[in-house]
Amino acid sequence: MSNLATIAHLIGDPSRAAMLQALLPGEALTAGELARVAGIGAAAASAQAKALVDSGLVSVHAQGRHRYHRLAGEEVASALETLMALPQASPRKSWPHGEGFRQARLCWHHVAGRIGVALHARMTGDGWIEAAPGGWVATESGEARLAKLGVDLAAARRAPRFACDCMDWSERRPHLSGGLGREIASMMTRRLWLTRIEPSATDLLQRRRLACTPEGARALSVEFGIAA
Amino acid sequence: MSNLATIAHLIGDPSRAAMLQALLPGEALTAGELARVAGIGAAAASAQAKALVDSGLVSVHAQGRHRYHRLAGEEVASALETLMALPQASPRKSWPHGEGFRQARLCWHHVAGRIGVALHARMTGDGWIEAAPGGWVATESGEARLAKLGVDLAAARRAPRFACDCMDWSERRPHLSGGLGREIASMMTRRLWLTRIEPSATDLLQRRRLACTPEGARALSVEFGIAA
DNA sequence: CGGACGTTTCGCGGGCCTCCGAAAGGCGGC
DNA sequence: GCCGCCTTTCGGAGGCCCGCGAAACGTCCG
Repeated sequence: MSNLATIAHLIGDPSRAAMLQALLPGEALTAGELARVAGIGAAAASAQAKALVDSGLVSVHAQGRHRYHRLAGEEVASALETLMALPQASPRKSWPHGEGFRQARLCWHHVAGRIGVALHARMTGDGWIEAAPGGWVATESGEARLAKLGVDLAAARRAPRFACDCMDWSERRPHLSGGLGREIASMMTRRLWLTRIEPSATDLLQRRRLACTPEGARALSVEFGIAA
Repeated sequence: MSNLATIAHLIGDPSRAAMLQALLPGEALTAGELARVAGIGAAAASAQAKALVDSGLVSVHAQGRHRYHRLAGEEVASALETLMALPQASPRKSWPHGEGFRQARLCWHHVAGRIGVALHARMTGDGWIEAAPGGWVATESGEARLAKLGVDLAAARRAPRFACDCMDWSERRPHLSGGLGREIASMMTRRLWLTRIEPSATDLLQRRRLACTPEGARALSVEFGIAA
């Protein structure tokens, strides 16, 4: 079987797809948590998680009696977002997860949604970053502005990739990914521009949601010219 | 079932995956050709093609007693390439389709593979194109150079998107997509820098292959500084 | 008009694979 | 050391869905 079919078949099962979506923010979940988000028993969840790990989509880290699962890397998160952006089957049923979900959410460790793509557009259009082979590099003025905002550029550079594009599922335009994307998201949550929604037990997808605080809206407007 | 699982399940069937891969170059195939490519009977192929059409991944155009199927759009081709770039299951079995496949091939209507990503790197790095919201625009000098090479910029601008990134499956870096990508590929095949491999009946994937001619290698080196 | 071809619909058989319940293995806490 | 929690393994049942063959529909051609 071709690689394409193998991978897609793995993602195509509802239980495994739910697990993968729950892992999209980039954090690790235990086998039990995966079972709950998929709505299946622990036994079945264990088998499905093993399939995901064997395929290389998910990595696992044993710690005590827990086993923590996370997406194997940024490319996996990116590929999942891309898949979700494909033409929806049947008559366009608005946005199944609500408007807030579309405004801002985590993807791997960076900001996605309207705010994420607006950031990307501003940073490329206003000369914060510029194209380089394999992604983006910060311009001189961009570095200064980022540092002034409290973005840890040294940490961003330690990532496998400094900055590259990740297709945004809901907006169908790229948002910023890579180490820089992660550090920007980290800065924004640290400064309480964006806050995470407390995950409700029922809706696993809300786990990814980010809310924009009033200060955040002000800061995004002042610093980036973005109307949140 | 979530949208993610629905779409992935569709791609995850070996027969449908084979059909989609055969459609990747961007051209249309009849239902019978899809059946042959997938290695199944006409009846089964018809049902599978219908599923792909219903989901919106593939569009169909009836003409006489043939029904021509093609990918619904550039995003679909892009998503498929992205999926194929994911970590392979099991020990990295080199490149299943051969080195030539990795050098140059068609994706939607543009050039992918080593030559495709090298083009992207050169054009972004040497100022042929520059970042803009939602993709790339040609710089003034880039326009002049492209026009001189015989690239139809007016046709490129008529496309829904002028230029944007498409993740390259084999190279794991972006290559150029959109109207500009299509026109560049068109120019290169028209000037016989790249030629299509005659599709053999047995290996459906070879349908996508492009070969670089001696003149092509010279031209790529002179015009873009690419060692093909 | 009749036959050939491409395509689709129908009904059926069969296989893959997904889930569950029970039980066993590891690890931590008391 | 015993018990409880998290996780995995095992065996079995059920269902989804994929492919085939036969037949019907539409189109092209002689």
